[in-house]
Amino acid sequence: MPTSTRRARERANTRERIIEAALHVLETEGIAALTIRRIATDVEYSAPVVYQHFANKDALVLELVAHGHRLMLSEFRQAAQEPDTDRRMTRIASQYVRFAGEHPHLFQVMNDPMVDADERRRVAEPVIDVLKELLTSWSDAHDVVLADFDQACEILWGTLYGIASLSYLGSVGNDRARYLAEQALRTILLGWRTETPANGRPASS
Amino acid sequence: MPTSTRRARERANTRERIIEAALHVLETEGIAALTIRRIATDVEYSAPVVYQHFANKDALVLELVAHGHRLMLSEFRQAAQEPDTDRRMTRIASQYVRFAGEHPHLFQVMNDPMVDADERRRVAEPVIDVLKELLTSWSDAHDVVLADFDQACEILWGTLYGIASLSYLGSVGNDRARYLAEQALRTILLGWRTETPANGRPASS
DNA sequence: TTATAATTCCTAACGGCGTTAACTATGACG
DNA sequence: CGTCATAGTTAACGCCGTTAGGAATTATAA
Repeated sequence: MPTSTRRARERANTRERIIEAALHVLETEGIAALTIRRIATDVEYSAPVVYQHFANKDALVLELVAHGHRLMLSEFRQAAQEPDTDRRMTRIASQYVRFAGEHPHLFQVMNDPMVDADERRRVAEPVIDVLKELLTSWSDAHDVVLADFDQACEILWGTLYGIASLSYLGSVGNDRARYLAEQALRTILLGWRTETPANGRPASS
Repeated sequence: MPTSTRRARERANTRERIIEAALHVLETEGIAALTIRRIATDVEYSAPVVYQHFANKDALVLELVAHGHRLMLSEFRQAAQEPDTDRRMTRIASQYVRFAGEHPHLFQVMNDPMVDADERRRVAEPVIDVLKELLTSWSDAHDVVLADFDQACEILWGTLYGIASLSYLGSVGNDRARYLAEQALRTILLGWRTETPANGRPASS
């Protein structure tokens, strides 16, 4: 076994430790404490070492954003196991807001305008895909034909973010925001069912 | 006329010039360029002078946030002149998103988690009050009795913010976001009309 | 084994940030 | 005219992200 593989393994390991340290600082002390020097201290290195693993701070933060979306994705998948299509939607809404409440600083960087818009869209894609799947199965279950599916998804996604923001910006408590999100989702879905030209369930069913 | 009043007037004047300079830097070059030294240079003073008018940078930024909400309020009042109650609501939605698109950096600081939550809520109150008035007149016009009025307002406010954020975070263009906001509002209002126990218009009308 | 090459890691430093201290003028008031 | 407050300055402190340069360690080749 060549030593180069071990070296690469060690490199990858330190890189991972840096990410974990950064994540820990962010979640426990907030974005203001997330400095290169602080992270380096926590992994027992000097600051410049960080730059052997990340081009700059933004690149490191992007890793945290990606991690946050993976975490959110796993919680979404869990909530998506709810069999009832309607409850599944409200549970996703509740889960989204809960995530923002349980990981406020992570949620903050996940939606920080400072991180590149393209990158943010890229890492958020899998989570949005889950939302798309859920909306698809919901509309199928209710024989609702959405005029514009992507538009409907964007509305849901934006609404969830907005109501979660009410919580993490301090306008309302997280419990209330969860309830708001559920109600908002219910109302929107009801609206979509209503505006569909009242076609009674087709004969095939 | 004592000289002290002139001095006070001069003080107030430079204070105002500082705010205007800060606003100009923010709107034209973004939040990264908004530094004390830069603002001081623009008003042709040295940096410490700023601290004779504001306790710290946060206090100055708060003035910008307040200004932003005043501006938004005036645009809201304008949109609120629309006579049709339903169109009035969608116009508010569209106007909110348009504001975010036309003043992206201002919109950013207005919803910056770094500014104190209480202060932010305080300066945003008048704008939300307009939304409340509009929702009241809408529900009156349609004989809709909202189960929880404040909750309905919070949902609308959160939804508007969320969809506007889709635009300023780069997920969708501003034109599309405006359309999304209108559609979202229409759908929510339709949902509220629908879920109201279908009481035909009472005899009094 | 030893000379050479590569890699790792550190200290020191740069420029910029928010902010404060200490000092110098300038203009008002007894 | 002397005194005193006030406005304004420069210099500095301790942070920040980031880079340069060198020392020490480790791998490779003769």
